[in-house]
Amino acid sequence: MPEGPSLYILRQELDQFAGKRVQHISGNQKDKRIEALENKVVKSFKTWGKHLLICFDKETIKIHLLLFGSYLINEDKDAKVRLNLTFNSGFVNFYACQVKLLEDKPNNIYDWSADVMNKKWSAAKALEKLRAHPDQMICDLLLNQEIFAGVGNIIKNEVLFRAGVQPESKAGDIPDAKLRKIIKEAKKYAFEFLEQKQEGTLKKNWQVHTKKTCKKCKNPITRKVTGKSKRRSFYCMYDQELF
DNA sequence: AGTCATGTTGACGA
DNA sequence: CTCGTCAACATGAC
Repeated sequence: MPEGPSLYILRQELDQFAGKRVQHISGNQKDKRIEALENKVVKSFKTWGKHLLICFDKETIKIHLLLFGSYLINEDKDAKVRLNLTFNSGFVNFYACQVKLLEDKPNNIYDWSADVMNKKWSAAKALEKLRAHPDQMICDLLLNQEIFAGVGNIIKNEVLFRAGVQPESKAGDIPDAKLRKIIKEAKKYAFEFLEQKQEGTLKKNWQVHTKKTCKKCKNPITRKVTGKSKRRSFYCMYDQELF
């Protein structure tokens, strides 16, 4: 489920309930302040990276699907519902996710320019942030949500393949043109991911993630747990340069 | 059937 | 106190 584009789809699906009053709230989440939002109107649904924001007039519920989270709209399944919102016109169930009430307005919490899926995404700011961490590996920086909110492990691997950069390269050693390429591809591939997920062709289109053979040179793909983030990286040792 | 993974937080120890 | 490490969470796909 949970990379930025999947949240983008979730928000699109929920937009049918924007402006609608929540008739009933249930689920096994514990915060009574969330139950107290019953009978209030959802003003809008937003996302920031992998966060889903359910915005009321004053309060905002944040949902993070983490690794195993899921949701169903107008449908039930045999699993514990963490949070259910029921409207006159339908309902949504969230499972195995993190649910929190934000302590402040989203605008005071989130830097929209860090979200690769957001209209306010700023490539220039991303470049500044990368330059501020010259000693860190690019595989870790791509997963840093303050820099690339919404980018997850799949996007990380696909972006580095497209940019031709080995995941363990230190940001400070990567030429400027390559850094710009990585930033450009992060946004570009996130939207390709979105389209392919909607078409049901996402996995089919992976160039390197979980692949055994390089699409370009036919040599074996290297699989290695990399960086502080200790996530698996897939890369081609011939087509991705180590800086 | 068992293994693994699109993620993050918080506890613990050095 | 800060840093690094790692368990915990909990489910579907192969």
